Amino acid sequence: MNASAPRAPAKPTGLDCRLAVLGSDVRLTPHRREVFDVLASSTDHPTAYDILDRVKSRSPHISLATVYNCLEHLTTAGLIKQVQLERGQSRYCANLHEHVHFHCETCGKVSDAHPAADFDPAKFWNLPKGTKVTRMDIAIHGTCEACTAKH
Amino acid sequence: MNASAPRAPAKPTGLDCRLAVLGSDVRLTPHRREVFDVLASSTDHPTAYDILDRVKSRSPHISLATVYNCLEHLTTAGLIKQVQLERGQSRYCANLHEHVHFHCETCGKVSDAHPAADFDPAKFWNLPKGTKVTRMDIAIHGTCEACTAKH
DNA sequence: TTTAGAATTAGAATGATTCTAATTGCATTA
DNA sequence: TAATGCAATTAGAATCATTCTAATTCTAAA
Repeated sequence: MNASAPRAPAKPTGLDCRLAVLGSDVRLTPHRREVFDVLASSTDHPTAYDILDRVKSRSPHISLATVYNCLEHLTTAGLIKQVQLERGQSRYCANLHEHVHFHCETCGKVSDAHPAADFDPAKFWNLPKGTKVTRMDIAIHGTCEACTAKH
Repeated sequence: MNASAPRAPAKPTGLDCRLAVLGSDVRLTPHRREVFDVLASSTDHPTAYDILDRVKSRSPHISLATVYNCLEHLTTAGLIKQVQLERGQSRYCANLHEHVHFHCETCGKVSDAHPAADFDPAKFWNLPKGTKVTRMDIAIHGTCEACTAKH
């Protein structure tokens, strides 16, 4: 064991600002902020590669490993959500409002849909007594408005 | 181009029986039947490796490639469903009744939960007019009864 | 300033799945 | 019954997304 007590986490100063959200926090380093900003200004649920491409326009030397690292930290902190709609690449989303994902099987686009105000999902399924629910992932697959019209 | 017309698909004879379900069909070869039977008698949503293990007790020489191949054919035919609860291995399920998956984040077990009789999922989300829904994937994550009790 | 820990990086390693090419099996046609 | 041709099966290679590793750089507190 090391005799010295663990140092307290660094406090926000200059660029090293933090955001406390949902009881967790992250050091918002420049790269993490860029990744977050890219995601916050996207509505298309980009993959890690998509995010790499977009962040590169501001930070040409950022690596894929860093993008994955940033995404993990932001996800752990609850600032963004990882979305697994199908096997293969994960997608990411900065919309923290309760919502479901609509996936168009024709054009591949993913969009958010928001529930009606009175929707209480848990009560519709007969879960055994004592079950605790922490989150729900709802994905709706089909054909979007545009693709339906084109047909 | 080959001058001969394509041969009509083989008809059911002996082992080469088919099942027509949801407008599609599969040749139910011995391996496909074994994979299907394993799945139909499992409630734990096994992965491809799990299925390989179980089928091996009857067909010791079956390969992982064949298991994947069978799973793909059975999925395409609508006899089973692929379930993607998190990144990594896909799981498979032969329960074709409308249901949602409950995933215990403590013990990792996956179980089915069935909706209340009057549940009409589509009407709860404000999807753009013209959107066509073909299927919904609903995953509920949390702590199962047993793990909650142990705590 | 020094220093310890965290962030970043490139590239290797991993894990799950898909692809490829060769072989085998089965059912129709000769 | 034998020949034929497609589908099924196989082992192993290839691929893809992600995670890991080890080295380097950065940041902020001492």
